[in-house]
Amino acid sequence: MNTNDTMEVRIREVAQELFFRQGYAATSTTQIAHEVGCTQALVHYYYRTKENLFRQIFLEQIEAGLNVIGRSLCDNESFEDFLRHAISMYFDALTANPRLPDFVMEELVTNPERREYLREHFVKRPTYVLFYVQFESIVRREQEAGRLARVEPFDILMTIVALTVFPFLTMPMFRDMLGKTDKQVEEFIAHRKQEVTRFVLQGLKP
Amino acid sequence: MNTNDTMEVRIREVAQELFFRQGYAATSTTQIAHEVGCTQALVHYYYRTKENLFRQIFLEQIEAGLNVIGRSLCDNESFEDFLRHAISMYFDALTANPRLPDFVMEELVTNPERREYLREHFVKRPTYVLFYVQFESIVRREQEAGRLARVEPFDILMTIVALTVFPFLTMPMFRDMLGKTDKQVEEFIAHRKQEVTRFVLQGLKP
DNA sequence: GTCTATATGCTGATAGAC
DNA sequence: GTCTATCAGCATATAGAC
Repeated sequence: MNTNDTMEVRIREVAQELFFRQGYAATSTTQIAHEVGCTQALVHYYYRTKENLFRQIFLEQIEAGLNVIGRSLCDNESFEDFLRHAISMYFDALTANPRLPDFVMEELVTNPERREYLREHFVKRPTYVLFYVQFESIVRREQEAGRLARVEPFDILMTIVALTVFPFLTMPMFRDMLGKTDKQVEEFIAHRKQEVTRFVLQGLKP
Repeated sequence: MNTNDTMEVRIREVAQELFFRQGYAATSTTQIAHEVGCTQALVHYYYRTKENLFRQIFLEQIEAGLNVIGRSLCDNESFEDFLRHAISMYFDALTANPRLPDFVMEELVTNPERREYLREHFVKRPTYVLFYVQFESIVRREQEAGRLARVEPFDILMTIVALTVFPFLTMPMFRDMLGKTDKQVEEFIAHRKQEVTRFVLQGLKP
């Protein structure tokens, strides 16, 4: 939230923070304007509607998230190294943007139209279809070679994503309800990264 | 949503369904009344405030969810059987109430006061403190005996919960964005139950 | 580009008739 | 117990001055 930014940018930054924290429905353009230090009319001047402002932020975040997954697939190493590398990348990306999972999940779950929109604009993209096809063929190859348990590729993916995303999803509860400091949360995440890696590798042994 | 129920009950049932689907902020007492087929005044007659109506539903659901976890701990079997049994129970409980994880998480994440409230009224209860102490001692005992990998008890818990809850959290996306039918989702959940069990057991081998 | 002013509608909540 | 009527407040969005 750099004060040197243009109003247009500052509004988007503040809006993102509020949408992340409170969700779409609980955030008003009035509140956004107030935190920016401008009038509510200005928010609508730049983004016309609240939904429109939201959508820009939402898509940008989804894009960034999917890019991380896309970039995690490199074939030029052993499968074990790939897994280590991928899990590490996911943890690092989420550490840099810890609220992303909550934000995306909440808005996707409560709003069917957003799912439909995403289906059209992302899921069908060749990039992501290709990603899965490649991943699948690598898994099959490893299984043929007897280096990997006979598990469905989709299961592997879901297991990794679940274990990676979950600590970030539950971070606020972990902090407030179990009374942890920010530093303790940070340490726990680092610890989890190691443990998830160990667990996945062990769980995928033939 | 039995039509023979009293209005008081029907309002709570409809409210629950709407809170589950849309979240607290996006649901209005007017909408609840409309779906019940009564006036909005009646909703306030029985529950006084929207927050109050919500809280009753919320606490009831949390209580039910925690009870499942509490009941999953029985010491009179092998640890492997306990794990199988617990994971099976969690999957079954969530299958009967698939929206619970989304609902609880979303409302806890976006509302710090609810976390504070839960901390006071649930986390501190002897039942749950005791649960964890017992679980911990069982884990340590198994580790001493060399039957279990040297993993922190909390990690085991988090891994199981993450893997169990995640398919239910992402069910709407799985269905709409990957274009799955309800039947396919159901089959996938059943499949996941097996796979998670296998994975956890394998991952916890010494 | 940023403001003030305002339209219009919906919200949660209450008062009072029946 | 259920309704109608109504309140104040805040929401999104727009028009128009500067």
